[in-house]
Amino acid sequence: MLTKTEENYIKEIFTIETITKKDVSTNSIAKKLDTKPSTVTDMLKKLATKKLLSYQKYKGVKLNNKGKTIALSVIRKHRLWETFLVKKLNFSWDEVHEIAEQLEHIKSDKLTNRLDQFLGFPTVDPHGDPIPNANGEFTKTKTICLTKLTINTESIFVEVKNASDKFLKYLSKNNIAIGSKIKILYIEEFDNSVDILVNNKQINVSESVAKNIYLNN
Amino acid sequence: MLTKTEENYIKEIFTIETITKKDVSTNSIAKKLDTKPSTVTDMLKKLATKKLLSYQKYKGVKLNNKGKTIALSVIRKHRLWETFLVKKLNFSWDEVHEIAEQLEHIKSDKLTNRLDQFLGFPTVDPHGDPIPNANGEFTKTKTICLTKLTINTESIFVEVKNASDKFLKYLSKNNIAIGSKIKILYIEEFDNSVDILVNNKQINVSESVAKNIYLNN
DNA sequence: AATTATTTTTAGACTAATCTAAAAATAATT
DNA sequence: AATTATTTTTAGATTAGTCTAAAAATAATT
Repeated sequence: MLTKTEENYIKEIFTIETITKKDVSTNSIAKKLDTKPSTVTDMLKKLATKKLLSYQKYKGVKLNNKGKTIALSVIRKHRLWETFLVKKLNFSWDEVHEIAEQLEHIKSDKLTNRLDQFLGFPTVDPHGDPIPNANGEFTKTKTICLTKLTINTESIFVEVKNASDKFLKYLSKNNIAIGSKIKILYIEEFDNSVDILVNNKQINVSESVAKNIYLNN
Repeated sequence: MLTKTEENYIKEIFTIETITKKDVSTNSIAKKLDTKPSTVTDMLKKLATKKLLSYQKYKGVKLNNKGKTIALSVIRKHRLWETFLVKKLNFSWDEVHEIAEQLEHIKSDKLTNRLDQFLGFPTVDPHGDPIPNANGEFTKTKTICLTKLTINTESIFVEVKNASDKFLKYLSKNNIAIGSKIKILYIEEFDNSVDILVNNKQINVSESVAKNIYLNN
């Protein structure tokens, strides 16, 4: 049985590994978990003896299958609870993370699976992140380009096609982030620019911007 | 901010205090929490310095108002989560305790109060125990033991005194649940066992069972 | 390639929660 | 009241998770 702390390390390593696709460094973990590298080293040794990851001095770590399974289970719980908080208890999607950080460590497979069922087996959480199923698999979510969305529908921004600095800067300047709920209002026939509602504010984005925004389908 | 362990001590002290109405002894706490008296002594000193209870060497402890408030908050969360598990996730009432032991330590007043609302502000949990409201008050309902009920009267089963796994299993095996209408038919003078009518079926329950069944008065 | 900078590990220490074993205080019983 | 039994506390250790400071390894830069 893993402690809460051990689960947090495993989860964080999984997340970093998924993004960087390289062995995970001690420092990167320390930064994310807001702890000291020496503390991380100690924990990595412990997790290695528990056979959840492979660790080589000075070379970083890599989760093995057992480690990945645990990471996915914690992530699954986190995202199911976030969904519960938003869908059933009417929390807004920006205030659920901290609570889900606590709830993700509740140990009961039966609870997790009943919650999943109660929520109707959702495949994405309120931020648009995929929810692994009971076997740790996510169903590849089909995404749709903003330019293809039906007028007046609302969806969650889940993916950027062009992740250039300039584009991401444009998005943050306009308060659009992965996870943002976007409602499409109107497509201007003259220049194919799009009127959207995001954070209760209406803005107009050009066709080249719209082409890079993908939403849940 | 209290740790999970500290909360468990406070909750247990509150429970013992409520039953015995005396200062709570080191040994009684140790037995309930399945730990050693020496460990309890250490914790009592700590909780005393945190001003949650008054502690006198060899004399036992007594919660102060701050301690009681914390105990009631934990109990409130425990009973709300049990209610959620039974009412919304279709758990049976004999399998919710362990999960609620974990959930009761989740820290978010907003979550607790939203959950309360989501459940329709219940006043009793699935075992018939009263749920303190957001201010730590419960609406005390008067109940009467099955052994004290007048022959041939009918009442609703609202509370169990002993919520042990074995007892709850016995009840569900015999189709007796919180909310069941029970009519008392006869008290056997020889062994004080009781003939009751429940779900239109007559059964006989032993004195020790009857003593743990409480009904509306 | 040598030097400098950065990253990672080691060594030693601290807090929370626990234990065992022994000592001290209190309660019960001759 | 003296003795015995029980309860409680103290003293000293242990494990998990953390820290600081110094040493060692690796990476970057002259």
